[in-house]
Amino acid sequence: MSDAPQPALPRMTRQRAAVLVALESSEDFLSAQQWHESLRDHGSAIGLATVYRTLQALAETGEVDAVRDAAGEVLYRRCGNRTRHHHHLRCRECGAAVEIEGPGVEEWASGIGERYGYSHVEHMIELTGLCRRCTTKEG
Amino acid sequence: MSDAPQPALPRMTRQRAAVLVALESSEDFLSAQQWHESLRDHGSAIGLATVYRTLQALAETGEVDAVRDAAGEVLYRRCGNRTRHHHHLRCRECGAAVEIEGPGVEEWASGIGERYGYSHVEHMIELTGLCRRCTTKEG
DNA sequence: CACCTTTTTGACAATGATTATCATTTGCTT
DNA sequence: AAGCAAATGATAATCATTGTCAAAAAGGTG
Repeated sequence: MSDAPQPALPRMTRQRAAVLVALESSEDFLSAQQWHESLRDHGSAIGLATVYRTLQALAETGEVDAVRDAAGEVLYRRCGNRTRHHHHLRCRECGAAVEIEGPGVEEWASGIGERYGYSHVEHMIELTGLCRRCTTKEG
Repeated sequence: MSDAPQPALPRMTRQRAAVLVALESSEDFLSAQQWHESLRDHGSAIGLATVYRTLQALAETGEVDAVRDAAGEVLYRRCGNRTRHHHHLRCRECGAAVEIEGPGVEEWASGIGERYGYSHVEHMIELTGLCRRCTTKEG
């Protein structure tokens, strides 16, 4: 019931701040390893484990969205819409993504649950494709 | 465009036959390792790698459906509907699942693609919950 | 500021599902 | 029956992710 902003990370550290900044700098879905590489490339000294932990913590508070790509790796990006449940249309090539809301889809999903006698139904919907830029490049 | 039944596995072996039989014996989504264990328990001598390869091959021909659970592991079960694209409502507890078709959902998904200029759009929709039996047991 | 307690960090080891190797075995075809 | 390509399986390798734990840093407090 609480929709007050999540307590965020208990302590703010140089590393966490760096991750937050990095997240603001890109609209793309990247893996923990890619974020780590990006941070290092930009001069931030930060351990891989810390990147993993920070992204996971942020995912739990809803500050970042986490999805899984076809290979099973988890990808993260800052969440632009913390107030409502939403999904993504993500580019398989470059990770660029847009957030989408599916009013009807939510209802459809929950309706299915009842129809088959399932409780505590959750749904996972992800759309992938090639963004305009990548469509042009690759054909 | 070909919707003739897929060529199946090139060569039928004792191991592949065993996997096929096992798949027919259960409605649940199980991991490759679980299928392997089940096969061993029922007296089939079969290597783990073979189970992995066979399930993957069957998934490519569409004979089995493959989904990923919350932990990222791949689960398989025989496909009951090879003719149409469909999704699943799966029990997080026991793996029991029902196939569902979402006429409107398919259209919704492809429509979103166009709206944002994405090409080659694919969608992945999975519903999970607790089946009637597990709801009763666990509360 | 100096101190104290708790959290965080990071280098490294460990985990675990999946995949690759490759010598041996087996299905099929002639 | 012979030959060959495909399949098998024991095992090693991969690789994203998680666990470990001593050292470092954050945020009160007086």
